Amino acid sequence: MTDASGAVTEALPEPGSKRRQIRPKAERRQQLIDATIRCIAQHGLSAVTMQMVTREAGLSVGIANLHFESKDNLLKETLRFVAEEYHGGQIEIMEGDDISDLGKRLDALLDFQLGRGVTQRQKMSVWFAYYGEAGARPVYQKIVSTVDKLAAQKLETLFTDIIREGDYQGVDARELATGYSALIDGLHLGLLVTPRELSKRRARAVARDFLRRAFPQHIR
Amino acid sequence: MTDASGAVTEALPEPGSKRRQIRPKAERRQQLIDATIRCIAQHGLSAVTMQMVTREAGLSVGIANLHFESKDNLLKETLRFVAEEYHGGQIEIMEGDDISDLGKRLDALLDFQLGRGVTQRQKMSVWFAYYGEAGARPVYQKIVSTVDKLAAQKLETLFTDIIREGDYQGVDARELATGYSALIDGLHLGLLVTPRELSKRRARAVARDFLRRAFPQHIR
DNA sequence: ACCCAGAATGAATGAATATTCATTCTTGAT
DNA sequence: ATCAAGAATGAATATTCATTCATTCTGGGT
Repeated sequence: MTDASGAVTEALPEPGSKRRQIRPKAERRQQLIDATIRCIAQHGLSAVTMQMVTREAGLSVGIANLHFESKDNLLKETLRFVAEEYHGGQIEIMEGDDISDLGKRLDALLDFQLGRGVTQRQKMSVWFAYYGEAGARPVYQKIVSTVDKLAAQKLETLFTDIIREGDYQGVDARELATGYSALIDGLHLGLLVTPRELSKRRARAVARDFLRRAFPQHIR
Repeated sequence: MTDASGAVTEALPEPGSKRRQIRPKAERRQQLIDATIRCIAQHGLSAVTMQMVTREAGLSVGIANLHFESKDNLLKETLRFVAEEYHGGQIEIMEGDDISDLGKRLDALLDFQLGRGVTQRQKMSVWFAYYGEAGARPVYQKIVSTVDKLAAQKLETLFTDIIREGDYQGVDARELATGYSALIDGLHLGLLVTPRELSKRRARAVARDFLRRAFPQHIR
């Protein structure tokens, strides 16, 4: 860790050398969130402990309660981070004007949703771990639904534009957007739970098929 | 509980009357599984305790370890029950020959998947609670993927029949089946996490739309 | 060179929880 | 009536875990 930036470790005699490092709060917070994501992915949300997370982060147990007030809060902030990363990425693609061709923009969106970054097992695990608890925890519901709503609106706008441009008949942007979002969620689920039956490649083909059937002039 | 079948309680003096009831093993198991489902739905998988479950079932703590060997096992069996109930219902519709009209059969399937029984919050919560842990627990993955695989095959067969009957061109049954399953899963997720944005009514419309676009002659 | 704000540590604490098992109770058979 | 098989109980146990806090350490400012 500190080796790359150099000039920190004096001799590092043992791998378990305990040179205490002081870093700004924001950095530690992110470090802990990252460790939490890895722990959830590897052990499942219900098995995550503070000891586990702090060990994974290479820090002491006390620090988690220093930077987050409680375990509950750490988990909440971790969800917020993952949710915002995912939806933020989508929204950036949808409202950025760097891609003027609408078909290309759709493709970029699909790339993001089923591409490397998002479909890492780690991120998907976290995503669904929280969905699983959402039914019982209004806080989680709120975090997810807040970002979700915004992304849904942007998607609907994009679809509306595409429908106008292609002059597609008998298609409702709102309904289609709901369907597409659900499809992507379902494919993520499939990738997580039955990776044997559903490859990433096939997931993309399925999603593309959905879009092609709706917007034949724009997709391939 | 026992009041309906009558002749069990002698006088039931207090609501907390402790008449010890002896019942066959299978019945107690189901009773505990049902209680577990309610607890998961209400408190989330990670908050479920044995005390909670046995209290919900109106039984003592020791009994859970008598009929299931451990908490782990109880949870596993609960998942198996929910998974089999869901997939069993689907398969019954798909392979039963009581509906000869294929369009009608599709409708019946959709009714089951997004109708009263399955989309009870309780069942959905349980469903996704386990999905959330599946990434970290091979046992759960196996249970789900086993029943999943069978249902997927039946669906593909049904789609193949429909494609042949309607002489639809350029449609791949396998890909479409994957997409439809994912769509249904995604809609369930939406119903659970953002019930405000997605009504059951709209979920059904979206799913129906997907089918209509694929099989216009069979659906409406 | 010195200081100190606040970052970091980890042993200690207390609460929660799964599991055990000695004991009690119920029921159907004899 | 009596009995045995086994179903049910719940207090006790041992473990695990979140949280606390007295203490130690670090590095930038003076």
